[in-house]
Amino acid sequence: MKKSNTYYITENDQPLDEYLSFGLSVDCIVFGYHKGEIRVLLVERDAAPFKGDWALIGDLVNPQSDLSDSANHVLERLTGLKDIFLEQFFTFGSIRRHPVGRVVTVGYYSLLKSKDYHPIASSWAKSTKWFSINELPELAFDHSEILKKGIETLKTKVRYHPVGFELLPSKFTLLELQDLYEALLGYTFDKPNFRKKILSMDLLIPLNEVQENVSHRPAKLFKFDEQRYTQLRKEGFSFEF
Amino acid sequence: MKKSNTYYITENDQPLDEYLSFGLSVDCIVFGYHKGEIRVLLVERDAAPFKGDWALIGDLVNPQSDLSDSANHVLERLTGLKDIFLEQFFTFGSIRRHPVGRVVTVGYYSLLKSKDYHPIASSWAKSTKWFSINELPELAFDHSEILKKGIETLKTKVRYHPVGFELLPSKFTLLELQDLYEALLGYTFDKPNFRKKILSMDLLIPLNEVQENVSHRPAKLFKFDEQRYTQLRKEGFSFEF
DNA sequence: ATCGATAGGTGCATTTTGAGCATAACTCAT
DNA sequence: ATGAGTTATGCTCAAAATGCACCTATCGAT
Repeated sequence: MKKSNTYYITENDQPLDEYLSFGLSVDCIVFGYHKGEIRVLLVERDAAPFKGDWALIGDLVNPQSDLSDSANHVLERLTGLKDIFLEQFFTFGSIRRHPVGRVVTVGYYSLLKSKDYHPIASSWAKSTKWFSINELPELAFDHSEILKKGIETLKTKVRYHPVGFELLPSKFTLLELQDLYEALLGYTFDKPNFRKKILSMDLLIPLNEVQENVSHRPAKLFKFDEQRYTQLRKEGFSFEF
Repeated sequence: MKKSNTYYITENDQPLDEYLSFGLSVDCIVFGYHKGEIRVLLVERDAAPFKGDWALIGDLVNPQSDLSDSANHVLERLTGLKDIFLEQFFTFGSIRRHPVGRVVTVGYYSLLKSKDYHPIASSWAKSTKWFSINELPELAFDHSEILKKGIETLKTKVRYHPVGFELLPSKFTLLELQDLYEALLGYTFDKPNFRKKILSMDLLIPLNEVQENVSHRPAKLFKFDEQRYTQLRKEGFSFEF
């Protein structure tokens, strides 16, 4: 990457290199839901600093990697979880938030059905564990603050954005979708009406596939119609629950 | 700031300093509203790169400054505007988004009544100008993309946060409010029903004042009840349009 | 005093939405 | 074939939002 010291530094006469001295990291909040409870996947640190403490799934970003790719790479490296949809929610940039230098961190979150995923600790992660968001330990760095902001964001955002769809497995049943929304919003829906409302939004593509290996009538599978959603948004449609 | 090379670099054996080589910048989108039109304040660059092009109000962050403070500093340095509330909305981190090196930028936006503020270009800004969001020039760097995302964010947010009131003068008529919402949301409302809905929210304080110097029946003036809004939010009220 | 223009408001018919309940259809295990 | 367990769908009734017609108020201009 070209570095030109002729670039206009506006505030004072410091050389450009003084300005290119930030560290960048990503921190992923992996939300899981299971039996009506929202949980968070944390990792136990096996390296200094904060060795032995619980932390979010995060690490420094390699200067050769795209920011948006890094979150997925870090998640896979530490837990083995692949192809998880991650959404950026906030960037934390206090001066002294990281002991090693000036490190700015970008927060991401994802949401998944925890029983379908089996994280395996690797790299500097000694172990992983799901914690109920009501019984959280003290976290390394400023991760408690980051997590708090992430939880807030998720709970407000879920009412107005179809995060629920985007974060489910690509093929899902309507009841799975309903369970997710009930877990997130904290109240239940009438099944026929939930179905009616969701389908009338015209955001789901019915697949010619059904559940397999279930000991009852298999449910039809659907997928989220991303294109249709962006289309409808342009026309002024607003998702609401 | 302490820099320790004993810090655990997880991916490979590169020294820590290789990871502390990012630049960080902020870019501010200043939205204004005037006569039924939503506008954005842009600055003309008087320095390389992109000299002569229009750009968002942004600059590199000094490694000794807090991220959240920097946005305000930059806004004041380039335009003279002080004490503007800025809200962070997204962080852009593509590898090649900045010609000078790996610079990650954090996007902020603010809302203000454009006729009440008088920006004055300084530092590397040659001039400032309000642009209608429907007639935007091509911008420097990836600022067009940033602005697009910011406009999207504003348009989404306006549905469930009373941000609109910040764009209006502190005393406004109901029709001015309606015009603003129509501009932001892109469709029209029925006048009687708009009034009914907004007044039933109980968020406006009617003033004992009316419009002046109009050649027709003067409209009553209202102001937004900030206290009442924070009160209602605590009770679980959610603003919706 | 009257008119044009725009603000402020009432009332009602119509449409849309949501809650609750009932029931049909389908699949597997026995 | 039957019944348990689910999925899938239909219906009613009430409440809320919408669309529209129409009436009145207050200003400046003539």
